[in-house]
Amino acid sequence: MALEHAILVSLAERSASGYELARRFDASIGHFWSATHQQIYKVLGRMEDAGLVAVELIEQSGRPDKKLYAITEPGRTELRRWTAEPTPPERLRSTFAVKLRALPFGDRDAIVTDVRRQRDEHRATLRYYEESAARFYPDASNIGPDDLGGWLVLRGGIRTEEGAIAWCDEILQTLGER
Amino acid sequence: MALEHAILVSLAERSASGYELARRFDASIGHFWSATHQQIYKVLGRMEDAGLVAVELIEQSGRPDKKLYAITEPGRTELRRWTAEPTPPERLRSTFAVKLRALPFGDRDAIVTDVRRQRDEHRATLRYYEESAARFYPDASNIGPDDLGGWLVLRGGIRTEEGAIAWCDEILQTLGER
DNA sequence: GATCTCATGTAATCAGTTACATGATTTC
DNA sequence: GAAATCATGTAACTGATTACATGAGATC
Repeated sequence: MALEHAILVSLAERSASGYELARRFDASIGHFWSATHQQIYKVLGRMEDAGLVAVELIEQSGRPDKKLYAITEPGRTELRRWTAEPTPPERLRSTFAVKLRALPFGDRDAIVTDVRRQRDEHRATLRYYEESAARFYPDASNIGPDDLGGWLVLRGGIRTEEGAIAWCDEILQTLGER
Repeated sequence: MALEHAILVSLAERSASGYELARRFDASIGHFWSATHQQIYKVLGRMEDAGLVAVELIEQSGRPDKKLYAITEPGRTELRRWTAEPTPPERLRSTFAVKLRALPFGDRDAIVTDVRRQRDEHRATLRYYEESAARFYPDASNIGPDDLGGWLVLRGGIRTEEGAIAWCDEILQTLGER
């Protein structure tokens, strides 16, 4: 289960409450591993029982107490152990590809419109990634060792979006539309 | 739920038993939408109740009777309706990206080994796609209308694998390994 | 004799989504 | 006055995986 490990990575980068984690999963980390707050709370509870994370209760007035989660030594050990495991083959699920394959049985005009919309979204995501890269890693030729992971993931995101846009262009060209 | 629609597409292409569908989901269709036989049998039952598919029972000796499923008129209508819906944004889940991000907290050598293994797998998949393209679509400049969907999906698969390989190369280069 | 293919499923469990719930504080 | 932010969760449900079960015929 990679959600646990995604949480461990995020907490290793910086301790956080469940709420803050949920917001991270709406943004940076969420671009390659999404999760809702309900799920995060559930898993955090399980991880606390397992001793992978520790909680510090921070009392607040006017709102529920905040639970600040931090990775523990066993958590770091588990994270390290997990990174040494070979990554199992990812089985991707692409609704878009299913729909494309349905082309001979579907509504061609609607699909073309959808491909254009899809391309627009990929363009927006690409722009966002490029801005993130410029903001967080201004000197791309000299990335510090602690930033290497984040940088390489961002590079992967940029490549993925560029590839998706090029694919959409090819589809539109093949279907004779611009 | 796209599994239902993936099954509808597959049955629109050619009627099949649950077993045959399961094998298709191990191969061609499964490259972009995976499913096990247990899941397929379950969903097929539900789809039959909903009238999207019809069953013809074929008696056999020495093995269980075969149930040959075919798409029905309501099934075709539903498939057509679904293709006209805008595709919801796909939230990807990449264990590999999580692991990369864990680089500063993990076992660097093991991760490098894993990236190389990952690259090998993508190379093998790419080779497989290219062979499929050569076998099923020998004249790439002239694809028939019924083959357009399958061809474009295959093109997407090839692009995805090429992109993944290039990303792996970049990672290895950045980490100073070949 | 062992393993693979054909052919169907059930049961238990785990992961993930959607809906519901509360309530103060800050911003528009 | 409405909506967003902070902060926690529970409950019901759906989707997907893993394990178990059966049994004949074909191939190694």
